[in-house]
Amino acid sequence: MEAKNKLRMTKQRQVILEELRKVKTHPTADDMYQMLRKKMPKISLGTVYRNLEILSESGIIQKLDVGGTQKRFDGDISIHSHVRCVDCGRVGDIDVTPKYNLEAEAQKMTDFMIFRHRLEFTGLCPICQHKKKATA
Amino acid sequence: MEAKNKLRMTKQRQVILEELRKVKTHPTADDMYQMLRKKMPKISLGTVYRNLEILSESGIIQKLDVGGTQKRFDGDISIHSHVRCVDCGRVGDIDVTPKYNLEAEAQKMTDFMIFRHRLEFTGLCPICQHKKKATA
DNA sequence: GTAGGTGCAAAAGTTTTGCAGGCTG
DNA sequence: CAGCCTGCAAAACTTTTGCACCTAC
Repeated sequence: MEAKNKLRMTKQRQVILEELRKVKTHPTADDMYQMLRKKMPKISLGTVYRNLEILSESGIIQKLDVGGTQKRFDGDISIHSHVRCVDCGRVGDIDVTPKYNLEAEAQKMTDFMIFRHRLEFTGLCPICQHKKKATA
Repeated sequence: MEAKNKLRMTKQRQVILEELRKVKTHPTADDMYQMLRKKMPKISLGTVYRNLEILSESGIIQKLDVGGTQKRFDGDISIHSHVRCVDCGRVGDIDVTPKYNLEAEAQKMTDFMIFRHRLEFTGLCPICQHKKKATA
């Protein structure tokens, strides 16, 4: 009666996972849906949502809460941070990891039991930097 | 033709700001609506949303993207981090600030132009720790 | 007086879910 | 062949918006 890893590998789930691992754009569920329809026209948005949820709950992929109105997903589950472009919402990876134990630090300051941290940056992506310069 | 600080201080806006500054619970827009209705029964949810948006854009309050399905708001705009309870969604404050310049560190790793960072923790709030212990 | 704000309600956008049939293990 | 999964569509939820009236400055 524990979390059962009964993950059945359906065609859909496989394609979703493959596609997510292939891209580095941190797509939203709908982005994924649009991408996937090209190779599997009958896939449904509901299935995409369901699988992204299940896969992230199983720790196979990562669900991101990086601001904006939609959740995003990341096929790379290594420890890394993200930057979000304040203009266009594009999300990039950043390989900074704090050089000391932030959790321990935080634990001293609260009566919550700290599990982990999440570090995110906001900025301007190369493309929007360009646009800004052109407009200025 | 710049951002014009034409903030008119209506009764509603005043009450919203007051109430948000009074609580330390990082309420959602709907939480606020429920709280506010007690002292201003005719206030509308739309007004609450509109004002929280305007106030946070003006930098008077803070909009939080701390996970979960709804945005939360914080009347405290000092630099601080948040913890979110993975069980109940409750959000607490944490006064850790990294001891070196994370933005500079991150800037080396990306072609985004970095503006700022956001550090968030996940954990278990005191109440849910208790519940867990009781159930175990 | 006027521009910005409000309440109300409808609309828009995102995510979840019920159901009947289908496919994996 | 049992039970998980899918497609479809409806529903649920969160947030935004149009409009006519109102009010702070």
